[in-house]
Amino acid sequence: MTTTKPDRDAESVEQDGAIGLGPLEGFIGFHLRLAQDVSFRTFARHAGKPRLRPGRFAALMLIGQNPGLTQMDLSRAIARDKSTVTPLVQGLQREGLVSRTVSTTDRRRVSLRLTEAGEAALDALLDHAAEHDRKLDAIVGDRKAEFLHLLKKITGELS
Amino acid sequence: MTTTKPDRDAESVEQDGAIGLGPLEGFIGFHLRLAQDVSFRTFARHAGKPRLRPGRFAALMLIGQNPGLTQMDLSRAIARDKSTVTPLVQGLQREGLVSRTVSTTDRRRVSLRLTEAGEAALDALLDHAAEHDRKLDAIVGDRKAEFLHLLKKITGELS
DNA sequence: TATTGTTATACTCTATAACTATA
DNA sequence: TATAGTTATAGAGTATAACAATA
Repeated sequence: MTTTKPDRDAESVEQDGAIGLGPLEGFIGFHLRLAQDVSFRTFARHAGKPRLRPGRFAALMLIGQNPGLTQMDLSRAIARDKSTVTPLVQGLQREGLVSRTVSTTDRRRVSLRLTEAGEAALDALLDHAAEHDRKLDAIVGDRKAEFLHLLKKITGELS
Repeated sequence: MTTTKPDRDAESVEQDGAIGLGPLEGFIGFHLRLAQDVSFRTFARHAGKPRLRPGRFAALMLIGQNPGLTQMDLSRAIARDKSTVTPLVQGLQREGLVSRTVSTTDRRRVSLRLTEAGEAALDALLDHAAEHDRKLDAIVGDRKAEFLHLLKKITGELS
């Protein structure tokens, strides 16, 4: 049926297939990493079809919620360098999802807005994200409010 | 003093510097991502000195806790392809932290073990991680047990 | 035939530094 | 001088596919 497990190598320690974690077992940071990793992969696997990976999702959402925001605003909001934002938004523009217009009041700045196609793409992504998050909701259950509060507290205080 | 904030562009929506998140505000997955991102960066920034980034940390820990484990065991434990593991462990070996010996009972397999230097490096990293996790403990407070339980539940059920 | 590990290759994400243009 | 954005470049981290050795 499953993987025809060969005889356990005597040199190998894990007899039952369970890998020991050691002190990491009680570390919040470590389990935060594992949970995020699996959550991210689950989301990406299903949202991968519409060619929109989680990184661009946040950008699209932020632009949609804050039309006219500049690349520096976005850079700060997603905690990425401006040189990371440039190819990101240019890619979104190339795909017709975002418009980039030079600000008339400060010609150094580029104002970002969603196009109609961008709105549609965002809606589709939101549907996907909502579906994915329903799974997380089901897992977390009635402790969601507190769980969310702690995650936000970590984000807010660890900077 | 602080950033001499220029006049807000009339084209820009966020008047108070707060960027709206929209529906993402209530998404567990999104906040999981933000919290992990900031936690990871904080850890990496401080642990960056000893040239041991968080990815190698998990590998070192797993090898330390499960001496003799094979590259496939490690691959499964960290949920990465075997082709990702090869350069990872070869790098650790090159730096003298890990020994790689061909199994005598199955000559396809490579058994991984920490060297003395590897043990020392792991100890140093553990100190760093413990220090970092104390910050997280302080933020999470007495709800740590439940928080950890939910993170593990997500990791366990989302696969 | 199936599994372990290696190699070649490529793609994504990210940052630093140097640059242009604007302010 | 300082800021917004671009470009060049480089380094992680990751995966797929083809492969050799072994089972």
